[in-house]
Amino acid sequence: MNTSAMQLTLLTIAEPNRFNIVELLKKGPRSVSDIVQALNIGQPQVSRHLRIMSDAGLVYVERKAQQRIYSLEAQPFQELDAWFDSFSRLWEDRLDKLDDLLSEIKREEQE
Amino acid sequence: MNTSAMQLTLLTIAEPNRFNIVELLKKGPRSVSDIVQALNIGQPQVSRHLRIMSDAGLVYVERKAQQRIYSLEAQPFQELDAWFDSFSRLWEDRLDKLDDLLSEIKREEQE
DNA sequence: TTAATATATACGTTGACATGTATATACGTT
DNA sequence: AACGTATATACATGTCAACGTATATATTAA
Repeated sequence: MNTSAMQLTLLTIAEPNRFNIVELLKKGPRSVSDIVQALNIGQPQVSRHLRIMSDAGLVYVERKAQQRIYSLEAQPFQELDAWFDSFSRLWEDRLDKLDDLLSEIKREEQE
Repeated sequence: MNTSAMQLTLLTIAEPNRFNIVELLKKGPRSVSDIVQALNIGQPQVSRHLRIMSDAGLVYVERKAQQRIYSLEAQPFQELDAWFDSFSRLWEDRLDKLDDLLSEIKREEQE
């Protein structure tokens, strides 16, 4: 599990505007001006955020005349998805412990 | 889906030291001095990071004499887990499109 | 070539946050 | 009570990153 790549992804999408860009791009590819319109931030800021996301490997670009169409890269999100899956032990273990506790109580009642 | 809560969680665990604290606490509860030893940062810094994580609802504390034992809260990680699951469409759709493409090619070959 | 549209970059300013040092608080032991 | 250990907080400092404004680059159209 490549934690430093995940940290970069986390750091990148933790910024509120970029988080919103991710939410938007999840619905499908969008041009810069699409994003400017959808979220309420200036064009240079959007370009800058997209640059940062691109550097982090979270998006890729396609040219269409003067427009740049941005899409989400799947891999980094898959990685984080897998990482968060590994947390499931956190709550499953608790349920197991609860089960153990309940069994123990039952046993005590029967004695 | 509570995006503002998720953003807070992301922002909190994106910081490298706190990310490492999460990785450590995933293995089980730890005292402050445990964490100080495991990661290589000063005690006040660890306390401060734990304070921030606590404010964000990511950890809870139990007292044991002078020690404070920190554990991960399950819920915020469950939320992010669910959110990242929603990205699966991202790559599944692509596979679907690939399937479509392959079917089309086959059809063309048969004509 | 000139103009128009779409996007990217440069730069100065500002605010937020992480760090280190010092100190306060909490709890236990003698 | 006095001391030691464990943890939390206060404060000054430095760094980084986001923002706004201005401008550069790219692409198409006239």
